[in-house]
Amino acid sequence: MKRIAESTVRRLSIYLGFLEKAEQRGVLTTSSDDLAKLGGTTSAQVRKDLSFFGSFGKRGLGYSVPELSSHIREILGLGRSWNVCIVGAGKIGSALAQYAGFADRGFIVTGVYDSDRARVGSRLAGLTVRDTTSLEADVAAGEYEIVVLTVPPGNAQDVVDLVVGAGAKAILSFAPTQLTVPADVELRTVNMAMELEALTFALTNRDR
Amino acid sequence: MKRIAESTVRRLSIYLGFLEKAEQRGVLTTSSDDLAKLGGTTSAQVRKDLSFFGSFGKRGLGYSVPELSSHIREILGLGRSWNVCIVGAGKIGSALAQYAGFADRGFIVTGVYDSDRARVGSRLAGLTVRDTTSLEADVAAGEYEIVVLTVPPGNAQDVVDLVVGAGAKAILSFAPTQLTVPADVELRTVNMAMELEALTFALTNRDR
DNA sequence: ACTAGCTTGTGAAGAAATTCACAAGCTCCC
DNA sequence: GGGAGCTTGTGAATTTCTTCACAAGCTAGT
Repeated sequence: MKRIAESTVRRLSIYLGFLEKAEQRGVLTTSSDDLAKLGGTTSAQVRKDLSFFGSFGKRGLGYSVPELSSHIREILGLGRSWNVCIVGAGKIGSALAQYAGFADRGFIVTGVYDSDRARVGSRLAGLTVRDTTSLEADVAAGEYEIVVLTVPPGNAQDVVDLVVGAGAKAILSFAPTQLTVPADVELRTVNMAMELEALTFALTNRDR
Repeated sequence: MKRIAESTVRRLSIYLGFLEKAEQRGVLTTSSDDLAKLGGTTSAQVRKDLSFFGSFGKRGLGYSVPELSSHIREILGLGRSWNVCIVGAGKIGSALAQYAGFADRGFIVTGVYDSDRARVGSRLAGLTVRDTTSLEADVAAGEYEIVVLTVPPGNAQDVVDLVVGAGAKAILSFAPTQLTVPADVELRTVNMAMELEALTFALTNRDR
């Protein structure tokens, strides 16, 4: 199968968001044009994105909302639930642990870790914060499919190396630092300063 | 001037991160190859990225770390400080308000808003949480250059419309919903579910 | 059963981003 | 002063992504 562009995957997530909203409202049918308008793209792009994975519509009619929704969920790997652990029980880690939006899409936080003795043992979102020293064994035991990192930038690479060594294959980092992982590990980084910088760049270079 | 690709801006942020680290360590000189290796790209890409804005290196020698660093800061609009307000003093909003990483790059949180009476008036990161009813006037008065949104998805578009109406030109949203703004307003959205979905997509479609 | 009116799916064209490859230019050393 | 050894800056080639444009296919109405 052809390599799928990252931008395609991002758009699929966006389409899915609309489909789920439409589903709740009881809408039965939609078109590539609807999805395009809502998602800020073109209908050709929508159809091309979907065409990489199959053909889900009916010509002349459009797409069945529940069908397409279910197909995209399957494509994105949301046909099952995923166990997530959060490493770093600071401000952002705590906020994420309590964030309800994850569960909606099948992401279940089943572990929270911190290396600060003061936090270990405390309760967070129905879980007891564990010591980071037990993280390696828990990852190796296959307790989690995804590791979310909310540790200070100085520790981030160490934690990455630890969990990768234990067999982790997917990491989402909120640490504002560039991390390296082997090629067979998926890493995504959310860097808030970087997002703000994209804004200031645009503001500063607005009219060129 | 030619339109600059978003990917170029993102890479400039990454280069800047390394340059600042190098600066702290007292490194005086670097090369496109160094920057490429650290940032996971190629030296040609680094040079091409920089070439859009000028020519900052010396052939045979490389780049002066402090010089290049300062040039990139200028390009990204970081040569000044920016006033930021946070709308939504929930878990994520509070975490961001207290996040030190912003100040390092010249982003100063000078206002926090919430529409929940219970939160209005409380203290957060040295600021008093204000009522969202005063947000429109404060934005119109030019108090903020950037609005950060950490409100529930249902309210996000309303707040966007409000601040855009008041003249806001740059918005960073953490609400997991697609938002629309006029063409002259910069909007970026950080959607954590979407990041996780990119991971599960990769995990699910790993070996095709 | 046929026509009118949609919307999909997809090769082909076009645009954009990345990589290649090399001349230009700087420094050091003899 | 001139050659050796680097690294930059940048057109050109290549690859990747998006848009175009239209045949294929479905439905409803007559």
